[in-house]
Amino acid sequence: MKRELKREQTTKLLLDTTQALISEKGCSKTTLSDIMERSGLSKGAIFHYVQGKDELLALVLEARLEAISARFFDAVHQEDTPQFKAPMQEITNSLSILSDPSDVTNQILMYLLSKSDQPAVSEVIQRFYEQAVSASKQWILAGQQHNVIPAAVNADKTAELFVLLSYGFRMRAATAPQAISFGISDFSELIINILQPNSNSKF
Amino acid sequence: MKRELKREQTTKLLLDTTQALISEKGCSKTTLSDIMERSGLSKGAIFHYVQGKDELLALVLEARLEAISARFFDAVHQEDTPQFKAPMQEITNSLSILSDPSDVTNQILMYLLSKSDQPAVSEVIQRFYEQAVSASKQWILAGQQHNVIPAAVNADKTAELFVLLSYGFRMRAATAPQAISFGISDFSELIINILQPNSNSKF
Amino acid sequence: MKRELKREQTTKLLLDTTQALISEKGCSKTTLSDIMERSGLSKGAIFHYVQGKDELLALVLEARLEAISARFFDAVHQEDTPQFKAPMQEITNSLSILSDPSDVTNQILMYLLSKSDQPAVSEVIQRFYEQAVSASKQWILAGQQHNVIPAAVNADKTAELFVLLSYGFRMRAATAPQAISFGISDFSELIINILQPNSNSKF
Amino acid sequence: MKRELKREQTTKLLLDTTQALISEKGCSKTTLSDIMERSGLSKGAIFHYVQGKDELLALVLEARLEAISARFFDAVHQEDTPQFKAPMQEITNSLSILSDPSDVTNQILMYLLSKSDQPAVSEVIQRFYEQAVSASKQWILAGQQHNVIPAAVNADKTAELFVLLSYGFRMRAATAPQAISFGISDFSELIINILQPNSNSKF
DNA sequence: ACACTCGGGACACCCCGTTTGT
DNA sequence: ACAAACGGGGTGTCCCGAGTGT
Repeated sequence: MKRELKREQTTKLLLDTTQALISEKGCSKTTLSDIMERSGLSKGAIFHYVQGKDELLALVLEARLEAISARFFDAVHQEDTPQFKAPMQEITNSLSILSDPSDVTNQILMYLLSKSDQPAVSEVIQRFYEQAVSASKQWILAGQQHNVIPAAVNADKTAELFVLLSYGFRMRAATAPQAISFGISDFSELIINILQPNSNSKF
Repeated sequence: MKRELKREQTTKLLLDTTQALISEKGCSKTTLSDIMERSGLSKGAIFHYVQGKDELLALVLEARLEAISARFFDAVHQEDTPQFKAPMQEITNSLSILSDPSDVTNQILMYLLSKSDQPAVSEVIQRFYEQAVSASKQWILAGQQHNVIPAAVNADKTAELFVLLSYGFRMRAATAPQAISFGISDFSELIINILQPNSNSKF
Repeated sequence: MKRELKREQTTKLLLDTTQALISEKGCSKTTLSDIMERSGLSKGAIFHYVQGKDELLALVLEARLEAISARFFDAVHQEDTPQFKAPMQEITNSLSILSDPSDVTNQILMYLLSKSDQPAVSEVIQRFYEQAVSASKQWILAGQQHNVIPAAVNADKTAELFVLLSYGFRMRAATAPQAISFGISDFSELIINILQPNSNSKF
Repeated sequence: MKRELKREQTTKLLLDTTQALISEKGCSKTTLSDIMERSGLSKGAIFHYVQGKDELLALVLEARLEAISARFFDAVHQEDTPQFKAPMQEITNSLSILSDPSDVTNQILMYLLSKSDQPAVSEVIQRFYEQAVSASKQWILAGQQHNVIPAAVNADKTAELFVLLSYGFRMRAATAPQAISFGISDFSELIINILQPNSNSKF
């Protein structure tokens, strides 16, 4: 009883501390010593829970993905009279995160990406990708069932297209280019354009 | 004369060695010691030419971008009776590189992305991005001038969309996911679909 | 009853696992984690039975010494019409173990020697040494009682000489030198030469 | 010019510091931090000169062996009217070191022995062994040339026998057993007994 | 100017042992 | 008896600057 509680608490403390530090200093600048100091845990304690820095960041990433997925799932399923606009709004909102360079998810993703030569890391990113695609697909399928999205739309390909584009946004966010012509709103428009072909395309 | 020749040679040796090592071991696994050993240069020599590992990788990246840009530019401009298909074919070919996880450009890009908090690095990636967008735009504009691409197409936005998607492909390549439904051919199709709206969309 | 049985079983499991791992990876490379993993015991369990890694290895060493001593004792005492040759043969056989670098006894002995500054460890090695000397002495005394070894031979000194030489063999085994001129057969000869002075010396 | 001087000085400082610390605290208790602190060198500096702790100790060992060998060689060769007794005296003196558990050579040897599973370490010990054998052999050969040692003595085997026994003494020293019957004087006697067969054997 | 050795310090990871729970 | 949480020290690797030589 007490065991698991303690474990959960410590894990949470660890992840939260890491998350906070990353948002302050970035991934590579955040050292284990920093985490030790702020969390009050010792090196041994940390390594008791995670295998290393990479796994720690991976855990944070997964926790965030889970949270996002949950919110997304809710947005899709919560309404009994489903429409297109409400979840779309939700998506547009969450899209803005994609362009935030200081977003922890983005930072960790970039950090892990640079270490994707290690199989363990590669696997984590892969899971992240697949889960994102899966969520997108679920959403499209739901739309098709409720006839707000045409059945002709290929759910698989479209879902993956969205995720690929979102990856592009995440990467661009890291570089913070000055002049942007294709922004979040354009992304939204593109989505709408593909999923609701009756509207006018700008492309 | 001799001095500059030597300098150029050494720089080339340095870049080539680095490139070779990266394609063998990946970016983070490639250490300065490795580069020292294989190139025969000392640490001091390396630091005389570049400011550090990051700048070294950035130089390799730029050298590669230059080569790619040149090829791309040639493909667009070399024909005096420009058509749509020939350069499109060239593009499709070069797109396949986007999905190659062992491609050095991809690896360096990922590596530098994780260090984009450093301004110098950020700048390099930014240049990379803008150059890619610029090249895409040039190509679209050329197509419009020769009436193979409708004038209604927004060159800026479309060019950036393409680059964003290519970024997505690069990222996905790093994770090597098993099941892919949106591949290179779909990318090509999407491009054609946008630039030549008379064809049928699958989306 | 059941308690002790369990305890014995677990102890045996622990020792066997350790022994197996040492013969595979060597002493210093064998970590407690390895032992935990292979034996299925937790750290707590292990520390419940032994005080630490050193004591664990010491126990393995003692178990092996006991087995060796028993065999030796048997070889000396089992025959009712004792002669010199038969036990000598047995000894020669067992001597070959001294030169086996992968022999677990050898490895543990070397490992513990490096930690002989700790009193507990020192004591174990000391017991090991004294037991070896004692066994040798027993054997010489038995030979003298049966008049196959001259009474003039100083049992104490000779026994210790043998053990010291056997230590030398053990140490040499660890280095695996290419060219050996003084081998096991020379050791045997030396023993015979000393204990049966009528034969010709090569030295 | 200045370069090499500095290098030599630093190396000497490193080796001396290490040696001093070992004689104070033993091998495993002496940490790199200790060496850093007392020598004033940083970790980077130390690792610039040696590959790791093992190599550092190996260097100390070799330096000591060299010193011993030189002294031994001198003792053998310095006299123009060579006799048996003078170098034998020298040997007897140096033998006493074999039984000193706090002798740095002994300690390092034991330490490295426990890590002889690593090839690099094994090689060092091997060199140590062979050099010792070689020195012994040189001495015997010199004795034979001057007719103070019978030509019938097998120089190779005898030399190795001496070294093996000295190894035994070194190992026994680490355990510090209370009752010793075969001591240094017995070792001397054995040597004399073998090399000068006219004297009386106690064995 | 150019080259390089020397040296510095931060970091990640591993590993043993103690303490606290069940 | 067994299991897990936790502490902290040790090693080796790495990137890079500072001083020196050519």
